[in-house]
Amino acid sequence: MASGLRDQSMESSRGDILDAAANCFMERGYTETSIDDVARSLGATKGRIYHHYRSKADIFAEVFRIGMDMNYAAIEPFRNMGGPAALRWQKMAFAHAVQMVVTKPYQRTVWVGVKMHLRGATTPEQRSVFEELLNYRTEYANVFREAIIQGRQDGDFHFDDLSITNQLMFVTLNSPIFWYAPRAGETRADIEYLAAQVVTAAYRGLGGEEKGKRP
Amino acid sequence: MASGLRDQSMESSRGDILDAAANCFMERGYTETSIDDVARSLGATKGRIYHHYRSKADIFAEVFRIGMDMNYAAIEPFRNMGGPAALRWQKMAFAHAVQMVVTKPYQRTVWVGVKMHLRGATTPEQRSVFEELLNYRTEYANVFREAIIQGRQDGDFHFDDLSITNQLMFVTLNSPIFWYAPRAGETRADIEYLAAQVVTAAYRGLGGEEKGKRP
DNA sequence: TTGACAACATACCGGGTAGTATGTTCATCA
DNA sequence: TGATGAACATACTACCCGGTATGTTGTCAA
Repeated sequence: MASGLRDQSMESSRGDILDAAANCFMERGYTETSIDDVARSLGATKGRIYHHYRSKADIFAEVFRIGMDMNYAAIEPFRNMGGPAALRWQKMAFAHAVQMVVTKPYQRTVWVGVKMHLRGATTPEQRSVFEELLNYRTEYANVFREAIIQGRQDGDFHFDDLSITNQLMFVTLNSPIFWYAPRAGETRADIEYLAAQVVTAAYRGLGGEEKGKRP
Repeated sequence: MASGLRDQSMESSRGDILDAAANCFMERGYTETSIDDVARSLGATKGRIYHHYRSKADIFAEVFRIGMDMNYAAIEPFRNMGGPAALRWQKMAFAHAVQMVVTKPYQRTVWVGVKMHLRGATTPEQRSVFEELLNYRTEYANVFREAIIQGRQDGDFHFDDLSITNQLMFVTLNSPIFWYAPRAGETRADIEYLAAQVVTAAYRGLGGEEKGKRP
């Protein structure tokens, strides 16, 4: 029987591997990242990684799933919030934007995953896992999509084409994963300021009303 | 001495290779694309490609450069336009957005190049070529950046942080390279409608005034 | 007609990498 | 205290892919 301490250290080791992998996937992409790269960034070797995970694709899927788990957790407090949809959207969008900054390596891995075609070498099993993850992500996106639909019905948002606007909104909210770079001595307030800028731009893009609070 | 006809067919063959390569880079990324993939999509073999180009990196650089050339050409009529900067920005942004749709494979390749770290195997020569291309792209971006600075000074745009807003603007204008998918029987008008939506969202994001033309 | 060369195709080589097989160490427990 | 297995490291293999070396075919000029 495994002791609590052993479980703890094993989970910690697995987590360290995922963190390192997420960083590598962010910096170099999937194929450009070798398992040896991940191992080296941990000060370890392949042996450690293949002791905990069966394949590179498995690690990738885990990073993807955890990234999405964190996103769901971040918007959970607001998902079923009462009041106008536009306000609910703002709360969720802000939480999402902060999340993009704070967990950037994981979110970049999610992005890489969305834009990737797992071809040839991958097993059918891995393929179905991957499809499930993409559905997981689509479901998440739909929470926002429904919020802006409702907001438009309420007369708070004004836009023409739904699907285009939806894409533009997400691209804006996700964009910190591409251009955000951590600064020395950065505070939580700095990050929240940044997230607020992103949400404001997206909100404006949706045709949201601004009550005379021009910067 | 080479005849005009031979030149013609050679240039055409080189162009076909670049088109095929751009498509592959778009669909699979740089490393995931093998030279054999490009050759296969041409119904040819490696021999043809290496007869015209010296390396995979060379082809990539060519696609990048041509993509940027087309962008410069698209905004050229408006670059030194008189009148308010905000209007100049709108003209350029629209031309840019149309360009993202019409030359998507090349633009995706540019994006891949911007987000890529050419490491290790590439020669110093290739490295300097690549740096030059990145400068080429930065210069292009600065044309837009200066337009929104001027527009803010004119009181036509209202935003807080310049560098963040600049990033958000570009992400929005570039985004069709990720989500646009050609439709059967699509007309030029369809594409221009799409581009107009994109420009409107970006314009709103900049805090641009809308003169009572809500959709 | 023939020699030369462009425009490819084919065959091959070497380096890098995912995955495996096999040690090695150390804590835990009977 | 000795056996057992988790948690790694080391050594090795098989394969893919960029690049090269070499063959083949058609065209054109003299």
